[in-house]
Amino acid sequence: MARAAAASDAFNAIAEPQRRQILVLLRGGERPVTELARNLGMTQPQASKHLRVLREVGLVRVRGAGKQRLYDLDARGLRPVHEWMGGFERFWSESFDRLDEYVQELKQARQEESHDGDDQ
Amino acid sequence: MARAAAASDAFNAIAEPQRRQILVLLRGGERPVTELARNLGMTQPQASKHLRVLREVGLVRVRGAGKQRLYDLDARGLRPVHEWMGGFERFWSESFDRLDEYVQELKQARQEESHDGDDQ
DNA sequence: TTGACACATTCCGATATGGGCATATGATGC
DNA sequence: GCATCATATGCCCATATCGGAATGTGTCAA
Repeated sequence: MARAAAASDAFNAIAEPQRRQILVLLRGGERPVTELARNLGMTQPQASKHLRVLREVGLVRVRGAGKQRLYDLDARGLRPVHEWMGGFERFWSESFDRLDEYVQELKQARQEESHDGDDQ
Repeated sequence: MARAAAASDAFNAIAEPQRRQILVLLRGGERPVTELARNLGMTQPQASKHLRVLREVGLVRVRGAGKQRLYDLDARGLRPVHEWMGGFERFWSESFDRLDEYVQELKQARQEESHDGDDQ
């Protein structure tokens, strides 16, 4: 099998760049399929397929509006991801502190180089 | 192709449940491959493969320690995910408010039912 | 050097995915 | 009913992925 099962959870759903883009677009309100497809430069069937996945994992909802079907963001579907990420919050500051340290080290190293060596 | 390219970014890397578990374990500090494999009930080659993916997207770092190789979490790799998720923050409260409303409606509906109908 | 241990890589098979294209389904208006 | 527009599905192909088993590589000890 490729990937545990189907794109059966939010994590898999947002692993696809185009699906992420769809979700971003939907932050601006509900949109019909064709508009999404056009905005993202994909074909209509592709948009439909991605939307199907997003629907199955509960990230979007649909509403019929005449001939059109308006897709709407359902951010609750992102909760699992949000929560999982939450477990790493405490590492953000640490990591960035370490990154800062690194930058400092770099600066210092540069200075020392310019003392004996010169640039490279 | 299945999925844009390889599991070439953090989103893809964390789409795999086992890889997520590895990351969670690594929150407790660096660990050798075998221990990870044992803790997660997977074979050593599998652990190695997942760790390779995690390394390639910058989610873990390795350090040789004698015969062992200690893997360490690098939470900075989660930044793209964190930032992308951030774009949806404002929907959390909204969604949950809406969920609360829904719960309220349910309660009310139940009460009204118990007036004319009875339970159900 | 040889052996033991920890880990990485490779090859295989099964399966799922995304893209492209054709086509089916659905709703609307005439 | 019929034509049309909007969307959903089905099919095929190329490719990537995961799992399993075998094997390669690296390190340490004697």
